[in-house]
Amino acid sequence: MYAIGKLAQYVGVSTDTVRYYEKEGLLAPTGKTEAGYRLYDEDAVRRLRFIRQAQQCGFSLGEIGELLALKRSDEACCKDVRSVAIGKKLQLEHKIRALQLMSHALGELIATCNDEARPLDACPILAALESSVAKHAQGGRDA
Amino acid sequence: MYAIGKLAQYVGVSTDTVRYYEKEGLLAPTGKTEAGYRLYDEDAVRRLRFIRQAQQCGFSLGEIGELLALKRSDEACCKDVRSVAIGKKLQLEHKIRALQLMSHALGELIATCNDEARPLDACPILAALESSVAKHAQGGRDA
DNA sequence: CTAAACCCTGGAGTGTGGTCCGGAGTCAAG
DNA sequence: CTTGACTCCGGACCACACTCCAGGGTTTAG
Repeated sequence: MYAIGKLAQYVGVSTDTVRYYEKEGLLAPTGKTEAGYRLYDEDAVRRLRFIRQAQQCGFSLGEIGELLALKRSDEACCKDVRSVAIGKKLQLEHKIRALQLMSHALGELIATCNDEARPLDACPILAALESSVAKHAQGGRDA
Repeated sequence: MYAIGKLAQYVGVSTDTVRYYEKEGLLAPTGKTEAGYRLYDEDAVRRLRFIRQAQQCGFSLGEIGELLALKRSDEACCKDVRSVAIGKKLQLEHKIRALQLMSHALGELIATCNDEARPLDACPILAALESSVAKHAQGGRDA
């Protein structure tokens, strides 16, 4: 059984973060000492690692909570986890496309601006941003 | 000269948003009536449109402020605008790569999970998230 | 003259994922 | 016994881009 500091150090997060996850219902301590110190076992270590890994895969803490709930549920099966993962992948791909559109729009703007010494009044980038270029990027504001 | 409501309606934002941009130093009204009503001209319309377009290209309001400052500056030239745009494009590409890594990691997880009827204890996705798959996604947490 | 529609200000609240802080209790070593 | 490291709790604060609200004043149409 580790105290919170050891757990945090072990996984590479701060103790504040661990307590924050607890507050969010993601990671309850295994037990407590008489003095009220949180105690964690190996299971908690794995759980905390799970949370961090899932974050790396783009899941929000809320989504991770759902995943964790699925894990605890008896009715859920692998298929459910799989479909959450697939949904998340689609979301990521959507976001990627939106960013690619932005990047592309910016690329076009940059390409039109070939004369670097041109004064600002004639800057095609600024001009384009004032009217309505970047039509591609419509609706590209997050998911 | 339009009142704030007309300006907002014209560009498709809320009056609150216009006032917010003003507070952030992005868009000052052209004048005010005696009663203190904000008044805007065509220039303000273009400026507001600029702000929205730049947002569509992935610029934050802070960055848009810099762009606008550049626009007002006498020393700046087109080259400066261009280099801001290029910097932003690089940022976007960086973010895109990070998301692609997440998506790819998730894709691998999904691929390993081919038996949909498998019980949860044996779910390879959950198992992977507990240990250390998704190595690709290291450092992929935003820019 | 009145009611609707518009405008003003200042401040609080939203969501996300934490970080930082103060004041106090606890624990181990010397 | 003291010191230092650790822990507790509750609450404030960060960025970001708004959004909503209360409680007023103004303008305009009927």
